[in-house]
Amino acid sequence: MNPHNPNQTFPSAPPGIPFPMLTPKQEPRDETIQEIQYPNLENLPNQNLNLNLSLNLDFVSQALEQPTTTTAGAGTVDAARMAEIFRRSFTEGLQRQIQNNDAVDENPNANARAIVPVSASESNYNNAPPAGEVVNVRKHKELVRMTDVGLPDQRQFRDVVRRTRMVYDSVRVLAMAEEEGNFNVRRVRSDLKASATMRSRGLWLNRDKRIVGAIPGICIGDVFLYRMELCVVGLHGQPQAGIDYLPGSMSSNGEPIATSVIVSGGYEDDVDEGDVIIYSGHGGQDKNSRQVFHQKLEGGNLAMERSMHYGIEVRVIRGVRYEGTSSTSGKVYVYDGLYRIIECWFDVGKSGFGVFKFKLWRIDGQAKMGSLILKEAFLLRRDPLCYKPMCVISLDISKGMERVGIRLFNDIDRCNDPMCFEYLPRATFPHFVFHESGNATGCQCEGFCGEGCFCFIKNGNDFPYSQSGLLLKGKPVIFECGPSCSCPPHCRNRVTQKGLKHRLEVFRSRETGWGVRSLDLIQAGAFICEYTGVVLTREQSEIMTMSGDSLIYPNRFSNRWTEWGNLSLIQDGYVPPSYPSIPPLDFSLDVSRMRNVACYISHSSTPNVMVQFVLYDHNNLMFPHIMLFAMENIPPLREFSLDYGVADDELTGKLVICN
DNA sequence: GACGGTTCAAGCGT
DNA sequence: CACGCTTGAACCGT
Repeated sequence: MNPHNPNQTFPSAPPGIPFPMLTPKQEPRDETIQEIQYPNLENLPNQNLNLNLSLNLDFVSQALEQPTTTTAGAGTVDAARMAEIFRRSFTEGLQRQIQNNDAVDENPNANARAIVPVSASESNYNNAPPAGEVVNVRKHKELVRMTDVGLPDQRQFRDVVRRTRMVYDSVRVLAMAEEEGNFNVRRVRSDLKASATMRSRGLWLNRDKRIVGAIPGICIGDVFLYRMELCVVGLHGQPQAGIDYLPGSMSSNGEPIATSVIVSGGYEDDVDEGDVIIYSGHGGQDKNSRQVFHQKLEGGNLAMERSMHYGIEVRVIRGVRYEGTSSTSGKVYVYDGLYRIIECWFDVGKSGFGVFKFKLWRIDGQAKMGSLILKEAFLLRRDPLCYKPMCVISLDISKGMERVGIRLFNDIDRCNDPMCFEYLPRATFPHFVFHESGNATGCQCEGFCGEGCFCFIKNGNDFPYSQSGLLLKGKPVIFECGPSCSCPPHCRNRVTQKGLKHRLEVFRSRETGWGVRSLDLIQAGAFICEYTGVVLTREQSEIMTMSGDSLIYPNRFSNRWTEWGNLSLIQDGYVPPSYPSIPPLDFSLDVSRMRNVACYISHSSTPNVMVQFVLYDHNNLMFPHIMLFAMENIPPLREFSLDYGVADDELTGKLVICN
């Protein structure tokens, strides 16, 4: 539990699993039929621009010494010509700037002029416009680098980013839910719809300034399910293109500057070794992503070269295949931190066409790469004992009581406390709860629950979950279909009662004592687990408190559900639906003897997990189940955190409960 | 089901 | 302002 870490906690994911070496396929070239089309070199400008371009011609010739040269056939490549192509591409880019009357500055310190450092207080990052106002729809041109972001600001930024992503997800999931009835119509792209809605409301982040370097509030390892989401938070501004940059026409010295790149393996000549990337420039491809032309040093390619020249770092986002993402095409985007471009050359790609290549080095001293953590989690899912098997105390502390096993992992000390408790997969309520709640009334639906369903009406004429089981809107309490309903077990209104879906792990951490994380990526809005224990009435609680046992008070959890699915920023005059008020909860959970995985979750005031009360097996509003949902996409192996609603100085007491 | 092709996208730079 | 470009995503057919 670390209340001073705004970014939740970065659990120490197991180190030492080597990053897979993704070497390019070494296919033998057929040198005799290689045909290379050259751009027309006749119109090369003859005047010597004499710009001292700091062209490193060494790597040009190095590239040319590769076995791309052939000795036979019509397409003989010679080094001089390739160098000429390179030089030509380069001068074209510069000439364009000269025509624009932009000064070409050769002082590498121009970096200092091109980029204005901005401190957190100067940024108007926090000023969300009032609902309905359309503002700042286009990107701004000023290039800045965020500096001196203090801890309170970081926490603030993190919160703004989290809320923004929550709105994005809410709108997206609701858009998807609206479309569910239409089978004949082509489905609306919910990812695009959500971003468009937010853009028209001025809810995209970081559009007043173009940020080079880290984006405040976004941590290395954060996972995004859609390209558009990257645009919404300002991490990468291009919906499709891989290089985002400030165009020369807008920069202060007339030169384009790259800000971020997405590495997703779309170019055959890319090489990704984790800390070192050989990134291909863009262009030269046909509609089927085949390389059919030479690339030119313009647009993003030129921006990359200029960024290298000035030593300006770029953000790297990796597109990674991820099995099991329900709604997406099986790809997620992970922010992997800042890289420096250290080399740039013009090479002949596998296709035989000229390709710009950029060598990127990851800057030292950053948090562990998100894509590496994804890889490790993948290996752990495949073989739970593949890393430090001696530290795996148990493969399932629930001893088969949950649908999936819960690992217990400790590579810090010899403590194995979680083994000493009886595992309780569901909260146990006093018997009177079931009797005093009147007749448990269920719905009469057959096959599936639809509009007329009684449970649907009880939830305020809403289904609480999307078709894929994501929480749509936080409510004081949610009514799931239960044992007295006639609908089948696979009914969409039965989510939490089915129990755990993700492979969780209780792990030992130096910062938080025990913590909980998942081996799976958990989507925002997904159910995680119940917070169980033995339910005690107030009278029983008072007695137990005197005997010094560990009690959890459900009414203390902060009401984060109010934020989830709240569309007040999107819909003009949006009023949160008026829910039937529920009486203040007056019970406690005794976790001193029987507990489940939930009580090892750490506290944070910027949590990634929230509480939603749910009823299904009885109708007593005073005693709902305490269900935990993901408030954001939680990457694998990142520690869960929950706002216990305690002041920081009470934390020591909270730690006692969890340890 | 895994693919590859097709279609419809959206923002941005020019 | 319209157009062209782009390492998307859903859908359809094989």
